[in-house]
Amino acid sequence: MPPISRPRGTEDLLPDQFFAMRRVSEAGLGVAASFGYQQLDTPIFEASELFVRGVGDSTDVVRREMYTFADRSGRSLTLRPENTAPVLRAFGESSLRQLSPPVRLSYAGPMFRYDRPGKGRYRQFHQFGVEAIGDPEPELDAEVIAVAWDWLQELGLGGISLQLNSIGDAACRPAYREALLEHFAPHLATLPELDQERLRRNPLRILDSKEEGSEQLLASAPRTSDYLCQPCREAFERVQLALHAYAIPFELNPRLVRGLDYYVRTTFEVWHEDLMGAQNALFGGGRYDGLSELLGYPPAPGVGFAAGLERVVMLAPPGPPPARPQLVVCSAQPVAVASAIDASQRLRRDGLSVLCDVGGRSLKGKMRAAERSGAEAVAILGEEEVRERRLTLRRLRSGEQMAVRLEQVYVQVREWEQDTQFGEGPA
RNA sequence: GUGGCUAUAGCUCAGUUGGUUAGAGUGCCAGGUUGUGGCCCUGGAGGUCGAGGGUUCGAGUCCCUCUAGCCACCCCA
Repeated sequence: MPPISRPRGTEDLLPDQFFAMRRVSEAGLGVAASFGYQQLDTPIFEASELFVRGVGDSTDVVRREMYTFADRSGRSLTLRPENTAPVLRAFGESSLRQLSPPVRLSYAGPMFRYDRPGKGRYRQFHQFGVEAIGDPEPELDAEVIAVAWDWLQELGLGGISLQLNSIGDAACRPAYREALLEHFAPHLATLPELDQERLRRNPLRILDSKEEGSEQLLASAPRTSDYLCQPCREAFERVQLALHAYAIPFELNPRLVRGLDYYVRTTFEVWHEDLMGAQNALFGGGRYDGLSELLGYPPAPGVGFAAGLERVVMLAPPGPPPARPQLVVCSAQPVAVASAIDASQRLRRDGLSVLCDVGGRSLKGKMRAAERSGAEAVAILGEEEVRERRLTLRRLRSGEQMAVRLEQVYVQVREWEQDTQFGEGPA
């Protein structure tokens, strides 16, 4: 019988990876908190309709990437492919709506998309994101970007560029859409199959086409910036002014469009140079002023972003290693097992992290393991120590060793630890 | 969803035109000190060669199918 392995496109986060992932997401949530964003959590699955209406049924996400299933009562449910629609739904049906806008929210958790897996691309992946809801002010767009930017700075992630665009709103986008169609209409037959399909389904998407046959026409195509209505134009100006105030560099990218239907006005992505070939974004976001109504709730303009944690972890400089036990307690003979366990428990209550090794293997083997555990010290308990009510305490990095009573262990280990942290090295 | 590349020990990889019991480094366990790690020496465990089928006297090696990963496309985080 073949062994059961994990589903395609999923990942087991082994301790080191788990630690790295948690560090990155907690850094994000911490930065968000420093901007006044509060964390919330929404269900992993939602009514399928939430995404069909919120994300848009012409998008790839909804058309072919959703994990949709019927539960036992026949309701159609979907594993969330993104979290903006769920957060807005939660906002709409809760008391959050009563708070003074904007309501600043953050989240981190798993998302699901049935896509072909690859590097930095999973069927279950994790996003960290924020949403600022209830306020149309463009300065908020810049604030959201600043949260993301500061987070990446804190992680020390270089080689990134912020791509910024405005795709207009309900007032001006239809005209732009028409202009685009008109521009391509005479040459429709000569366009690559894929681009014809784009024009039919979602004309704006042709802007990020990489098909060779469309290069020329794209270069001369009308630009979003030339079709923005006055309010959109002014809003976009203010976003840029605010970004300058935050001292965040950006590139205007009139061909930046996004794959989810709910975006209006400001859209942005952050690209990393190592991902450019694949056009893979580290994170993306924008403004979604009409989304709340689409879901059946009162108007609630908003702006937010979502970042792929796996990608950030992959590209960020490695962080510190996971915490190690401070002390390893070893039994040297079977008669000392009970004493070793008892000593370990007492020391844990004192506040030390203690790895207790009372296994049957040799003391030599335990010492080797202790060394590799990264612990500061080892306490050995054998027949002799039990008789004399003492422990043999050995500092691993120096080899110094002493016989101490249990009450002295905590202070001694802490002292060595301080010395390791601050007293060593070229001061 | 389309095309291409890959799959050998826990990890990184050798394996010569198909030819005996499939190797190295590292990691793991043990011995070299009746109770002491790191360096060194020695030994050991660990692989149905991704899975299934086929060709052949004989397949890790050739062919097919499947699965998974990677790359490009698509798309997004």
